[in-house]
Amino acid sequence: MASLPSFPSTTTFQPEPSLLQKLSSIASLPAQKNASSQSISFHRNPLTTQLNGATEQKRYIDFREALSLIRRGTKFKSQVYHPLLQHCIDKNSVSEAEILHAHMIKTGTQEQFFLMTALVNVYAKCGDMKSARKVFDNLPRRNVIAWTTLMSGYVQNSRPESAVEVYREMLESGSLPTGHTLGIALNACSALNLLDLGRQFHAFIIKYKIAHDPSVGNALCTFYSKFGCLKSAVETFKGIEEKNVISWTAIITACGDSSDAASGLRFFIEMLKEDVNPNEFTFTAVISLCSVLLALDTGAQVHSLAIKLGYESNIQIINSIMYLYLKSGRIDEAQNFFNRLESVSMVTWNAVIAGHAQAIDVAKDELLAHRSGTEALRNYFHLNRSVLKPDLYTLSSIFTVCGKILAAEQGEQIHAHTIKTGFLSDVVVGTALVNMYSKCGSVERASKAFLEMSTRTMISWTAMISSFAQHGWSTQALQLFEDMRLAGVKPNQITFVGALAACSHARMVNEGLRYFEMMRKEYRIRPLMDHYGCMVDLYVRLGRIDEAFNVVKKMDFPPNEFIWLVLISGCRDQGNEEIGFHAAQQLLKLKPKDPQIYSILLNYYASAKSWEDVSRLKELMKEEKIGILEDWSWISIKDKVHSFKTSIQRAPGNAGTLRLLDELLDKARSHGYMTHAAMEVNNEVREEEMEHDHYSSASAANHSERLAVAFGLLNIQTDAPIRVNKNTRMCRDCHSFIKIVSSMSSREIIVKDSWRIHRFANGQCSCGEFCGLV
DNA sequence: CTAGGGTTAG
Repeated sequence: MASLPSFPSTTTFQPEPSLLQKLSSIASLPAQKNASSQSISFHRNPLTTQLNGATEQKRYIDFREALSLIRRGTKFKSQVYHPLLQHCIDKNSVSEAEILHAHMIKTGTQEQFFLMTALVNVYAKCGDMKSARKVFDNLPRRNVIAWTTLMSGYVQNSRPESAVEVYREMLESGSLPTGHTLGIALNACSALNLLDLGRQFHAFIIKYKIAHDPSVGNALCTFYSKFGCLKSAVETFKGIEEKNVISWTAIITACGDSSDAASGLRFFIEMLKEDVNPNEFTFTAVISLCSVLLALDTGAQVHSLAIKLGYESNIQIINSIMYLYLKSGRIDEAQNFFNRLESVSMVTWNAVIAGHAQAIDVAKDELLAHRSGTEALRNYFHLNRSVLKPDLYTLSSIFTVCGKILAAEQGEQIHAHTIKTGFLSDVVVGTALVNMYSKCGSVERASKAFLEMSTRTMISWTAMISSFAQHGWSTQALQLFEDMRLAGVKPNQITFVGALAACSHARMVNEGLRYFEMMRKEYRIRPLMDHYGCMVDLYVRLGRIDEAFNVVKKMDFPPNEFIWLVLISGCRDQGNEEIGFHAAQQLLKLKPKDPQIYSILLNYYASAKSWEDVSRLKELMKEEKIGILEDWSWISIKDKVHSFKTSIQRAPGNAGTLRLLDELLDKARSHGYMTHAAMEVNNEVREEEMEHDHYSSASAANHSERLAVAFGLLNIQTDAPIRVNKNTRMCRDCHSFIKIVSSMSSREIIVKDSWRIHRFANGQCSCGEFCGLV
């Protein structure tokens, strides 16, 4: 989802001590032998004991042993069939089911009603609803169980409307539903997004007072949470008389779906206190809550509990724990889990790719972030060459990745290969594509992708509005905002960030105020950090620093670093030292350990010629042992990444690039380009500033992005844009310089710095003449 | 001896 400007906020979950105690006391129990339900039912089963099979592998051999008997036409006792049928479900094998089916017919077993019902189930579970229906239609009689089996098959095979139809048939034939039937019916309603029909089933459930029955209550609980009513889900859960592990898993999942992951964890604790053993479903759900909360420690404890309970090699659990580690930025640990997997499924690939996409956001610096993104791409191409193929989850993740790391070439390539798959008609994939083009600097392609979408959600509209706003197409952004409202789609807080950003970019103060009020009054959205940020930005762009500061004073929570930075930038332009120095102090208080903040503040104080502050900051840096942030830029050309660092710029291999850079600088000067230092600092203090050379604008000529841009000019074909990534914020000098370079060379230059994207063309930048550069 | 409720990825 696009947010603009990006004011990240993360909440971390702090587990209560009692929780940890409970978890660790359970985790320290002696390890149990594998407790998966499969092996238990296996040992109880007469045939499996008889055929001496204990693992998946051996059961497969069992089926082959049975095959010879089948060929001889030996008549089986009915209980012999059940493990064989189960085998077909486990292997998802229609062909083996057909062999059994033929054998049943040959030996006259099809007269056995229960077995044929089981066969309906087998075909349904293997995805062959045609055969399932055929067997059902040939049943000698029909009871509610048979009807329910058929309904369940349709729901599981994404045909909920047929399930509802079967329910009607059942009533007409005179059978009455049981709790199981109603549970499936409710699932069908969720899948069809039919709240009203669900309510009818609900009324039925109330009338017969069966919500306390776990098979009804569990389904009802899930039904409510799918329709966004966690409260009712919790009430239903509380009313279930004999809560089983499924009930607990249902309520934990419901909390996660309703973005109340912390409550989900509390239910998990309660479940442990009630001595209900979680199973593999519960563990995957709980670990996924931990990834939402970025609670790695808690997740690791839950995982160790899972291991104690015998789920060490459960693939689903490993998938979710791997995702948690990736999302927490612990790539090496995640890799270890990946290596331990025996078989890799689509879920695994998608967890790996989505996990790396998340790791980009938590990476300590831009270079690590870029590495995660590259790793996601590597996995994507690996998957593409394997027997499995990317699906809609993979695609939405990979487009997100391309946008985050400015991998426009790969993104376009993947887009082109995806067109024929039909996945682009998925609304999430389409929205991801809009975001990708937007973040890669092409608002035109983003807009094209948006128009090509067959359906749009509020998130799609928001992505496009934010995209227009980000690129300075304010009129289009606001027009689209109005179109969205006309289409009856309700904007959320992020949509308003887009609208307000458009206003601030175009310096439309009345419009900005109007949307701010509309958001509060009409949509009852409480202004958040980003909304205030836009308003501050708006006044700052107009040079009305006092009013910008008034916005800050009116906020009912402390401003973040982005707001102070915008204010400082404006104060630098307006020479407002009273507010500027105050903002600088607040910024330092807020981020006392951030090396980039120091270099920005040193730059600011130097521009204001406040040398005492400069010395004070440098002392502070020594005391706090804060180093100088390494300034990197990189550019990828044909899958190869070329990186540049300010301090090693004079490396011998760069001679040609450096020559071009010198030429450009000379030419720019003749076009009137001047460093800000040259404009602001008079000759007497100039020398003193040189002493602070590393932080000041005086050294901007060496900044890494200039070298990367020059390298791009030499090595990228003339009709393609030059895309540069940078790990810190651009300074004003480089911003002005690249603007001029874009017009001198008639090239489009896109620079993604650690704050936002700048698209330079014809001597202009998409961020506007002002963009919080200090 | 036949059905069911819960799971991971965007």
